[in-house]
Amino acid sequence: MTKPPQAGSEDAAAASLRSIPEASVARLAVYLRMLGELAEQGSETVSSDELAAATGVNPAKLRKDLSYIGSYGIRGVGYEIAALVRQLERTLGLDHLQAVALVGVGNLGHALAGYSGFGGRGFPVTALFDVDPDLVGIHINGIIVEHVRSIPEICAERGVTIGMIATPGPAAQGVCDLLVGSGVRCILNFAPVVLQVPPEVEVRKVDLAVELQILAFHVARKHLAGQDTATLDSRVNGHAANGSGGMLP
Amino acid sequence: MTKPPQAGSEDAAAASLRSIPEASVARLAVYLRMLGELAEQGSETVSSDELAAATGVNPAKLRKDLSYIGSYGIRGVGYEIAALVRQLERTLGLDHLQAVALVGVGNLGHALAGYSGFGGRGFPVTALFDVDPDLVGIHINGIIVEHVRSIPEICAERGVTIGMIATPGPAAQGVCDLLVGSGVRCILNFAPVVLQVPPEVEVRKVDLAVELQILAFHVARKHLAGQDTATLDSRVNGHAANGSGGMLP
DNA sequence: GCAACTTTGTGCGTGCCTTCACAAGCGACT
DNA sequence: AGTCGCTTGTGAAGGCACGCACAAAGTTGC
Repeated sequence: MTKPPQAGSEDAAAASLRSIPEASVARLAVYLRMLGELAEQGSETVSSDELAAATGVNPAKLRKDLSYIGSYGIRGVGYEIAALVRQLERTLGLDHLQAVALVGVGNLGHALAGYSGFGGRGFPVTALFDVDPDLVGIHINGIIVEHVRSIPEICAERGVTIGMIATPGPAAQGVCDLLVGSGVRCILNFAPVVLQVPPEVEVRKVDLAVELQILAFHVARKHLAGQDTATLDSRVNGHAANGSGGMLP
Repeated sequence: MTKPPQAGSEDAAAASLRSIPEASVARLAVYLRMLGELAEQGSETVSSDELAAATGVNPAKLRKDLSYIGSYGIRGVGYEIAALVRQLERTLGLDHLQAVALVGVGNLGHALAGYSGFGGRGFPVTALFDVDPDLVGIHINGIIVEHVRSIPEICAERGVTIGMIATPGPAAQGVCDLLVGSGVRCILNFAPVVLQVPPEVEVRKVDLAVELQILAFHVARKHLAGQDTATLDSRVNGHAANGSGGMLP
């Protein structure tokens, strides 16, 4: 159905990589985590209904999402968890480690550097950078903080593929340029600015203040609505998770 | 155009509160921040083109977003920044402070508690909770960490409207139930679980591991694509920011 | 006071994503 | 071996959001 008529797809994974809707990719990551938990609990298979209920999505949507990466379900039974996990990991590029560089070891940056969920999930934080002389040289989780000016050499040396920017807003664009210049093509940006990047670079933004403001909007709406809350909600709702996840302090 | 035929809208703000697309709400918060910066630089007005360029969105989309909250632009001139900021703040519910409770003062929680961007933007962190006896009782930014079991009284007492959950995954649902039981109707969830809540409660999820996995997918895609990167990118791109923002460590 | 320019506000076409609903397929039970 | 029940995979429809392009409206200059 989504099979492109061109190119004699040499590989299921390769075929899947083209044209998976971005929204689906975000959910695939959520499915993957839930599948991991199910596997730990000893389950061998899951039905789309079970997995959908556990992850809070529509069962049909889940099946369509999984269909983008190929047919790994057994009709009448469900999905074999182990096989599905393996395929999801391949699709999401988790079959080889992705070295992550983190720039900005301040308040949030420190928390990110110490977050065990990254390394455990295939994202070893491999390099730390800052400009503050008091921070450069210290060790966090066994990694030494380097000066931002060393980004090019160190990123190249350690094969960094993903950059995280947790600097103050004004510094972010400069840092971003350095990362891009070092060959980093994917960036997770926590700074409250819109980064300018060449088209081949993918930027995702996590903006905590904006998240709170969105919630504040809903507070205001619920307040205004008064007792009519339920009616209004059922009209405006329809999504809650935006896809991002896993902070175990 | 978007004027609902029912209800004799008593108020512009009230009218705007119904049926603003969620995607627009997220962008309104971004516009608001950028307008704040422009105001600091001494600007009095902005055109939609300028503001759109600064925030990385399509000018038409920006105008449509702003049209949801009313007509505050002057044709031939642009938008008067001060008036627009005021109206945006009203719409987003920032005209009165929103007391925020933060549960889980571990790695990330600590960083969030110390993040100055919240209080400065109308979101004073008013209460901190944890279960760890080593943490209960300590002060962070002048706020004492209370035990999770005190959530009901303290939230009621301090008028908490927004809850942030930064606990380990397994603890999140229990904490969520406590918050909801205390009257909190909006929750920002950093724990890697899907929270079950009654329909009148709004949950937004920030999942850092998922963000990285989405980026990893793009790394894999770019790798697979080889030199064809540019072509592929222009086909698959179309959004980069997901709307969230403001971490100044 | 008029004309030309600038910028907003929005109707409309387009494409993506979601959701429903159902046929095809697989296992279990008899 | 056949039938029944369950679950996947997907065609098709609906809804939402995006972006274009243009008319309305206001300003500036003469």
